[in-house]
Amino acid sequence: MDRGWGALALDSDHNPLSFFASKSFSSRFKPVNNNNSNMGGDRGSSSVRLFQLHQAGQPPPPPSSSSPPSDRDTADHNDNDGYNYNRVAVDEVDFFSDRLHKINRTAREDDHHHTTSVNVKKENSHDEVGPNSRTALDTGLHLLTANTGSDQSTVDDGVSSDMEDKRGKSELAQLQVELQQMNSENQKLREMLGQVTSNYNALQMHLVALMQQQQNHREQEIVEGKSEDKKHELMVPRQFLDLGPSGTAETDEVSNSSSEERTQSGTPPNNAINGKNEMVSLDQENSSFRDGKRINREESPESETQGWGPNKAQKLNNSVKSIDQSTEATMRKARVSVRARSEAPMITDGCQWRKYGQKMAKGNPCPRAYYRCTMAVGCPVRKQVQRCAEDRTILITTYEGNHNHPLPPAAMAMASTTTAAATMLLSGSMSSADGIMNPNLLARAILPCSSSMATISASAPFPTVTLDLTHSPNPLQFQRQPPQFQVPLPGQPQSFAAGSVSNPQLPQVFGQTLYNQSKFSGLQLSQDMGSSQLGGGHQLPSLHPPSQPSSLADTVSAATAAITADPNFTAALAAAITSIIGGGANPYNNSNPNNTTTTTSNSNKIGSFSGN
DNA sequence: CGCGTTTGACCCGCGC
DNA sequence: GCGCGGGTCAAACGCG
Repeated sequence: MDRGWGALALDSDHNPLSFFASKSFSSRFKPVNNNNSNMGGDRGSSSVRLFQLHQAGQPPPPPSSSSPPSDRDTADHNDNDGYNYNRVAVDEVDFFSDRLHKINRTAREDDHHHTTSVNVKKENSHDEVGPNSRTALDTGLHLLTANTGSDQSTVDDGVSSDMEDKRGKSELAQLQVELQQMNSENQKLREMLGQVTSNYNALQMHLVALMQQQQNHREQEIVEGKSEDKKHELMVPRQFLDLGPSGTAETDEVSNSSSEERTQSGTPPNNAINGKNEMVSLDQENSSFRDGKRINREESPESETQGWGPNKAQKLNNSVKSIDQSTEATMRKARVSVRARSEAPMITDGCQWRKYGQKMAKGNPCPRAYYRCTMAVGCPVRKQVQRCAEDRTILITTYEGNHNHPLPPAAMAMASTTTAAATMLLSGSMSSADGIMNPNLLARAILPCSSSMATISASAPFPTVTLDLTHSPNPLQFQRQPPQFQVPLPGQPQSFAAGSVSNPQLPQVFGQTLYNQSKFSGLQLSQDMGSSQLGGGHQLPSLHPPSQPSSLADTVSAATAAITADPNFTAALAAAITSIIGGGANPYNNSNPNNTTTTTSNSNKIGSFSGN
């Protein structure tokens, strides 16, 4: 199994969405609930919420004679944006729970006063008047203000308070009923969300499988059919890249098939006989795509010892040789560069790394460190870590390669991010007839939601996606541009290069993944500052107070919280759900082997959903 | 003693 | 062909 897609697929299990749908979904909103003191006596706001919940297609609450309808009417006009139903639902339940609590307390106090000394403490009369209205039920504070300065209560609190008490209790009962309804509705919503999530996961897996099949098919075509030169020209670069993943960058679909083949053939990837061979293998994998010369040099050992089928490797290498110089220059290893502010020498990404070199790079007084993934023997993934010359608080981590081993959940985020980014880049490049993309167009088209933090450079020595996490000092408070989560418009991909296959989907999928996981990696980064992990434990003391002690669940929860904290996310989620449920077309339309990136707008929707 | 880091040497591609 | 720069290797070193 290839790590690229595997990571993505698995990642979906840890998809923030899953957490959103499950535990963090409610936990995230607890703070909101706690804030209900702010909403305090804001009856209007609660009514608005209630209204929204019902707008979400839920049955209306039992009519409450005492609750002024004007609020709902007002709500109707004021705030029925129509998306935040899930949030509202959970919110609503929590909110009402809290209110119920207060009501119960008030009721108990009332009962107590009643049975013991109804007429004794007149100063308590204002409490007893409380249940008089729904407003009074809402908060005790409101009661105080309602009766402040009125001595009238001292006169007639006997009978009237009794009635008010009863009324209050009936209100209480009504609220309880409402709350129950809310709970059940909320439960339904959660179930629905969970179902959507699982459906999404299933779809994603299916999509991955289909892509792998296509890739395999494509490889076979290349190996078998040498007749079509023209076609070759177009496909070779693909293949070229396809090889990569096994050693090259996180090119998923491609990498997928190739590494999968290796796995299937039963030959461990490059883990050859000894360390030297292993190195050679690594070099093969990495350098195969860098230039023909290097490929030639390593060609023989590869065919001799490597798990790659000799035929395949040979033919693929032959194919590689046929690539134009220009194409070759462009089609190099994809890299994903992450810029983040960190005092730590290395960001924690969940993987284990071993430093194998350090160099002074030109133009930067800070040395560049080279790391190799050591989670599995022969894992080709490497990364370079270097501080930014202009701003040394910025740590630039460049990932390259594709893991050939299972990743710990903690590493999924970054792996998926890099995989997604590289795939996005490569697939985008591939979608162009000449294999050369306009980076700006690509960036805009692929990352409409994160163009401010992700850039793509296809003109660099290696195609590189840069995730800039430095714009927001606090990863939990990433800025978002309004249209970020919008479901891609059909016309959007037109900006791709001429003759390109407009594929809104992949970019969108990965763009979203990128976006969210960039966030996540940002969180990892801050976490890393507190918890020692890799890199020799040189991390500085945490600057982020009770920053999670490297608990994945905490990290994910934090990430989920960060993601879901944004109302736009909720809106996007609702839109995504709507689009998925509403859309009926085949989301797997990816049938053109030459255009791996071609998909339908339906898949696109799923894509945008996936990233969330 | 094992493991990870350090660091100088080496290899390679590229530009002149 | 030469020099430069990027990337990697591997012996030496340090630490637990």
